[in-house]
Amino acid sequence: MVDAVGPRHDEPIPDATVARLPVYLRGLVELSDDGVATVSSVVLASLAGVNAANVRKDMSYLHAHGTRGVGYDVDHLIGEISLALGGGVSSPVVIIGVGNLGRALSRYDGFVAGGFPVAGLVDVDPAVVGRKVSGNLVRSVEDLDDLVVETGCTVGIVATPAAAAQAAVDSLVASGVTSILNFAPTVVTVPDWVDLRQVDLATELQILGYHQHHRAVEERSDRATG
Amino acid sequence: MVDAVGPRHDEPIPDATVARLPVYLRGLVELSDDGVATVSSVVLASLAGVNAANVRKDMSYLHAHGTRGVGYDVDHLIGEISLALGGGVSSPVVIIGVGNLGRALSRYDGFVAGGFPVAGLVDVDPAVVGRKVSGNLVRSVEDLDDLVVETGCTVGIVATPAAAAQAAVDSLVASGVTSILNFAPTVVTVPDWVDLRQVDLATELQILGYHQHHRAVEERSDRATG
DNA sequence: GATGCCATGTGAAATGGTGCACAAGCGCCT
DNA sequence: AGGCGCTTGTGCACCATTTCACATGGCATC
Repeated sequence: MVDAVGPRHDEPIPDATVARLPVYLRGLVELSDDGVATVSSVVLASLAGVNAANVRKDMSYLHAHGTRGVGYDVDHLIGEISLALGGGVSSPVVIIGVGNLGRALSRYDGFVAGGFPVAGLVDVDPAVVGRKVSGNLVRSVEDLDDLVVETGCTVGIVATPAAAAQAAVDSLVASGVTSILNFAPTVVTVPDWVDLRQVDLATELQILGYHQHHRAVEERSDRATG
Repeated sequence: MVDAVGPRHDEPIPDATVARLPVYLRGLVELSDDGVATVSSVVLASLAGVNAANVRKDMSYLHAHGTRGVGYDVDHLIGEISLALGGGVSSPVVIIGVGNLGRALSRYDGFVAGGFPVAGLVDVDPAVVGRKVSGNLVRSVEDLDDLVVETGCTVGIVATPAAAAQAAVDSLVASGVTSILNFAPTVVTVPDWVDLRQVDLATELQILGYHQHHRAVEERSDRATG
């Protein structure tokens, strides 16, 4: 009898809430560092850039209850959110593709701070295999299986060119990785037991471009009618 | 009389659609390069990883009509989507913060390919100001105004540490930039006439971590009950 | 101990997006 | 010329998410 409280896991947390949890967590850690003990939903909302009611509903999904008239206990919230986001267990990641982006990501200290230390780097190019990049030896894709097993890492980051991305993903999946973050500007497919997230830098700019263009058109139209 | 068709701009395109347009565009360009002249919504959907009905609805927002029984004209779609995404005008971008990430972004060729050439690099650190990074001279933040005016760039990319991000954003806004892509892991605020998008690398991993954790818990529970 | 203030927790409406299912339309083949 | 098969375009229902509004309840002060 490890846990007498019973099943709390079957209640699903909405994806939209999950996406906000890391943002809450950052704000809360900052508050805790500043010695703040309690926080209201209004304050936390402004820190996270969302609506206060949204914050309260999100916290209720986590069963992280506050105190009426007072607010939420900062450290308690940090604990609850950390627990939800992987149980506070640190998961090493493997980066495949050691180009500009791969190198920058391997040096990105936000990963380590977030509990995702870089377990290893992998590339297909024999010219970079064997070299050291920011303290990590670059290994061949053939060693990927070993690397994943040795380090027990379950998260892979794809930073290859678009043309190589699907092959990289397939290699990661074959090695047992179950979570993949893809930076390559292409759509890749994964088996349904693998979780995939896409980060597309050029696409983000193009979306900004749409809004900018749209604003310009609107303004011109305003000037014409006004 | 440049365009007799008249106003088509006041009909809003849903954000979800706008976010998919760059993905469609990539797939379409690839098809065009392969000499494919027409494409059905089903094929384009599989290329973009979305539902076919969704593709058709998205295209209808763009007033990019296809031919029943045949499909969509690839080159025509490319034109329409490019037009929506900023009128095909190339917008230079300025990158503020020349750390690991800023350097990698300045070399990222996907930006140029997407019509967003790097107009200049800016940093506060006197140690890097004046040096050349991937062919671009790094200039001081004080020169930001001049740089923005000279190059006519309206898009800024923030690649500073979190603590410097709000100041960087404020500088960009003061210089007249109206679209900002923020890579710093912190919430920043902008005036309402500025469009902001957030790309948070550590957060993406944490979201993956949640799903992984959740999967593990579920599995353990399955084993217990089954 | 009662009272007033304040912030939580939540029902319910509004919003935004997705996907099915089918009618309408176009081109090809006979 | 007519029919058939294929694909578009869209009404509608469903689902997820956001937001408002308010009842509920704890804490401090008198």
